[in-house]
Amino acid sequence: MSIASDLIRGHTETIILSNLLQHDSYGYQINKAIQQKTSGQYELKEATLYTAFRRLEEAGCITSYWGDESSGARRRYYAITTRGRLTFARLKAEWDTAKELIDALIAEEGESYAD
Amino acid sequence: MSIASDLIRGHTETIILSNLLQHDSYGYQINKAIQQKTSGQYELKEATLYTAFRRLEEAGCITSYWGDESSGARRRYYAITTRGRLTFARLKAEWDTAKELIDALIAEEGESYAD
DNA sequence: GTAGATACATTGACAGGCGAGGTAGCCTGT
DNA sequence: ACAGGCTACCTCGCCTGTCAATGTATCTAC
Repeated sequence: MSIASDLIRGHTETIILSNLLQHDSYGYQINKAIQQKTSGQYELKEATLYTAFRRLEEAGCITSYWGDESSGARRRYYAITTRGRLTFARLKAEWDTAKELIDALIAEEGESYAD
Repeated sequence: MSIASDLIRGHTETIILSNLLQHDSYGYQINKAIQQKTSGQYELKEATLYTAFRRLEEAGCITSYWGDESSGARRRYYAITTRGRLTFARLKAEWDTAKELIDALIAEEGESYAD
């Protein structure tokens, strides 16, 4: 893996919610989408993915239902709720804040020697 | 606290190393510097700070020595090692990568409907 | 003399990530 | 017929980093 999991920790739920904004989806597909979006640089581990689904459903951010596949493996689809959308907006805003804070905290000083 | 600790998780060591790049420092001062840099929006919890020092020292990224304060509380100073500087560079690069990945993963789609 | 700041340290609990393992149906090649 | 691989889901138990609580000691101010 090219990226440490502690750097992603706390973003798992945001990433999942993000993937459900446009349309319902299911675990396997969401993970494939993540791999595509990152050009294979990142993927969620299955255990991580499914425990996150549990948390999100418990929190009322998503609901789930079984797809009616006539063939192939069964799929549990997830749909984002209104609460989920609000949560996503909040998490995204927190991310923007965190990003700035961290950048400020690990910036190498001495770059502002004007004056 | 205005920012979830899971979002910072994994950055603690990077932040500490960053604070040692210019000059030696000690726990209390580093934490004050963090508060200043983030305008009070963030601070490390003491337990987190000191366990991070242990990890970093064990890993050979920093060394420590007692200051010779003639008055006031004793201070344990930390100095960054060469290995520490290399580690910092690596962590910073990882952060830049992670930042882009996460941005790509939680970006709201549908913004590119040109064509 | 006590309240608050400086400064360091440890313990035990908690939560999220994940390796390892399991279930089950479908498809392809031999 | 069946082995191997893909799709697709799920759970147990460990590991690691964070943190509340608690403790130590010194100095300053009232």
